[in-house]
Amino acid sequence: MTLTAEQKRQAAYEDYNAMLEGCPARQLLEAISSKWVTLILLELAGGSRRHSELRRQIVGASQKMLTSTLRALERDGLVLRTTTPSIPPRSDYELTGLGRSLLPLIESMKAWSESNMDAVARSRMSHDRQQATSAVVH
Amino acid sequence: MTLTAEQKRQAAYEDYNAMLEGCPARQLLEAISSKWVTLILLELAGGSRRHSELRRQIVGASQKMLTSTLRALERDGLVLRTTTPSIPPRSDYELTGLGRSLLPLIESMKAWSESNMDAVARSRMSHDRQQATSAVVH
DNA sequence: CTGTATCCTCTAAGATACTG
DNA sequence: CAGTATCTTAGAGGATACAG
Repeated sequence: MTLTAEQKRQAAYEDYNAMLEGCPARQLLEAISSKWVTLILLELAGGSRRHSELRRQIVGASQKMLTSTLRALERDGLVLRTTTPSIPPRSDYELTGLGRSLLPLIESMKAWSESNMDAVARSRMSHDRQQATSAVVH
Repeated sequence: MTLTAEQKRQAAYEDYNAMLEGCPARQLLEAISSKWVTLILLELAGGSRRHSELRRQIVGASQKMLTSTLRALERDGLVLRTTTPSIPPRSDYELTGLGRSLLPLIESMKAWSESNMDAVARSRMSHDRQQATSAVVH
């Protein structure tokens, strides 16, 4: 039997997805690209924080997102959670060694961004202007 | 008039979103965390590539994703696209200086991942095992 | 205070078919 | 070969209410 190129691509797709999911760099990217992780990590860089403190500092986060993001970070071993079952209850979050080892990376991303996002923004603007100029009726 | 804490949070939310969107590190993260960008960037690190070559190398990508990702990279000034309107048509893609300046960052993410994803994977497994053990009927 | 459980919306991205 | 257009779907993330 003969497969078309498109069929071959589709046949390879699931294997490839498995490979992608196994790819460590891919996993890291997925781990840190959630909307709030870097903000939480940077906040925890300053030391242990309670749930409510994080809530106050990271203004736009809904409680749901805060909790689920923290859970994910805990699961990945980047953040340690300590609960005290008092009344009212209390939870403290802090970076693990693994979590702290990620901070330099986040810092360099921040640095690259601050140096280059102007250029990116300019590129976007001129590109969008081109598009507008050359826009055509269908 | 008095606002509840929840109302205040919601009031702050849009402003905060605007701030987040203005945050350069956030923008970078969004730019590179699309499923295929790093793969494309790494492939182009080896030099100029045609559309079909990228297609062959980056096995799982649908044509649609490849095209739209490349368009986004072009818009951001990270990739340069050169089209030759011959028959059959031809498009070549290559990194710009800006795009190349991002490669070290991608490399360090790759390096961190390769050093630490084992620890993350172990943490996940033990965490998930805990969960399973302490699972309770509602 | 910390955390779940539900519901609901919106969009990223895949499948498919088509044009120059 | 390169690219566009349309349809569909799975899941991320938000709103809200409730519980220990």
